[in-house]
Amino acid sequence: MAERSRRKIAEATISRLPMYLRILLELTESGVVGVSSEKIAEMGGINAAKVRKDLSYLGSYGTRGVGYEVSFLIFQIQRELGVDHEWPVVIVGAGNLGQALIGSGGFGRRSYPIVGLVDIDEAKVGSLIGSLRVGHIDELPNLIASQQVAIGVVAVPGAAAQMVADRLISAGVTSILNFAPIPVNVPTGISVRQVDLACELQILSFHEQHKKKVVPWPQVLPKSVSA
Amino acid sequence: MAERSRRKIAEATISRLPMYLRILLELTESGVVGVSSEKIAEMGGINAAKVRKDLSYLGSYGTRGVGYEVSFLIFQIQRELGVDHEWPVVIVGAGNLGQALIGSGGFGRRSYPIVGLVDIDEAKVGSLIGSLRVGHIDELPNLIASQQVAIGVVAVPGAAAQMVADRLISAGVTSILNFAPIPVNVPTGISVRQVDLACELQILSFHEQHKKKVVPWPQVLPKSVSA
DNA sequence: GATTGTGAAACCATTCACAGCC
DNA sequence: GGCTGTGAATGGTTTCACAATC
Repeated sequence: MAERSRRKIAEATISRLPMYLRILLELTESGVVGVSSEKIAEMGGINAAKVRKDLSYLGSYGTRGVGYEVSFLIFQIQRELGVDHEWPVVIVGAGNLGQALIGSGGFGRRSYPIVGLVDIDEAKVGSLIGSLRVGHIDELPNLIASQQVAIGVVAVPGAAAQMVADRLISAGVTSILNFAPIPVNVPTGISVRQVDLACELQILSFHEQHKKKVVPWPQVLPKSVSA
Repeated sequence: MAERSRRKIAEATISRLPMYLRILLELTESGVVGVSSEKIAEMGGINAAKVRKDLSYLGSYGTRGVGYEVSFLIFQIQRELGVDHEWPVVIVGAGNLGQALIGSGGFGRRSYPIVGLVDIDEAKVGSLIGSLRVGHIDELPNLIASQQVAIGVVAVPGAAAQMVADRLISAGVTSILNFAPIPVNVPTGISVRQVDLACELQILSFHEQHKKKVVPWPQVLPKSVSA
C-alpha cells in the first residue's frame, strides 16, 4: 500500500542508503537483475532483517518468495537521496586532493558532475586537469550562479578553509563538504560535512589495540541547520 | 572512583572520540588550557550532556564547577584510541590520492607515520614524493615485516583494489583502509574500513532536497571480525 | 555560582519471529 | 518452499534533571 510513503524514514536508514546504492550499482554492472535481502546483507556486512526494514521504508518494492528487482530499487533509492537529478558541484583547490577527487571519477558517475575547479594560485589557473580548466577563485560567484551549484567542496590546506567556505557561501552554495583538517564555521541555514581522513585510521588502531569486533561507524560534525 | 575503568565504553562513544580529540588538539594549539562540556559540545555541534556522558566513560577526569583540563583529556583519549604509541602505515598507490594523503600531513602528525609508499608502476618507483621514496609493490613484505606495520591503506583504482588487499594481507597487515570505490573481501580476523568519498555528497544532496535538519553520520562497511 | 557525573526517562535502532504472499 | 514486510521484543543511545562538588 504505502501511498505517498510516510515521510518518516529513520535517520540510521538514510545513512545506509548510499551503501545500498553502491551495492546495487555493483550488482547491476555484473548483470544481476534480482537480489534477496540476504545477498545485500552479506555484501554490506550487515544483517538481512535490517536490510528488509530499511528497504520497506521506501515502499513495498520487493516480491515475496522472490526478492527485489535491482534496477527498480536503484531508482527508488536515487530518488530518495535526491540523486534522480544531477547536483553540480564546484571544487575549490586544484592540489593533489582536488585532482584525486576528479580523477576518481566517483563524483561524476554518481550524478555529481564537477562543473568547476578553482584555485587561488595564479600559476595553476588556466591549466587543464582531466578535461577541466582550472579557474580562479574569483570566478566562483559566476560559476555558482550560472550552473546552479548548491554544493561546494573544500579541498585546500587548513589555513585557507574558512576563507574558502565564506566565499562559497557568499557566492550562493548552501552545502559544504570540507576536506580540510580544520572545521569551518557557517551561518544558520548552511549545512557542512567535515570529512576527517585520519579518523578512520583512529578507529582502526582502536580495533588493533583491543582486538575486538568493535568497528562502529565514524562520527561526523553534524553542524547543520533547519531552514 | 572508576578504578580500572569498566571496559564497557559504548560504541557510539568510541566513534565520537576522534572528534573530541580533534577539537581538543585544536584548543590546545590555541593555547586553551581548560574547557567545559558546553564549549566542546558547541564546537562539535552536539549536546553537552552527551559530551559529559561520553567523557565519563573514560573516568572522572573533570572538575565540578570548573571543567576539564585539555591536555589531560587528550592524553586519556589518545590512550583509549590506541594512539599513545605510533601506528606505522603503508600506502599502496602513488597517484593523486596517495599523494594527497601524504601531503595533507594529517597522518604523521596524528601518530600514523607513513613508513612506506609503493606502486606497481615501474615508472614511478624510485621517485620522491615529499621525503618519501616510492617503492615497488613487491617490497611490501619486507616493509611490513621490518617496520611492524599493522595498517595498510589502499589508494589505487578499483580494478586493482582486491589484488592490493590480498598482497597487504599476505604480507602481514591486519587492518585495511580502502579508498577504492570497490569494497574488498578479506578473511576472518582482518578488519576493513571502506571509505566512500561520494557518500558524503549523497547525504548532502539529501539534505538539499528535503531542506531538513537531517544530517546523520555516514554508514561504513563494518566488515570486520573477532580474533 | 558554575559545572561535572550519573541515575532514570524518553527515544531510537536492531533483531526476532512469523503471517502473508509468490 | 522461499522470501518479503512488519508488529512486538529487545537492546542501545540520548536527553533530562539534579545531587555532588569545587
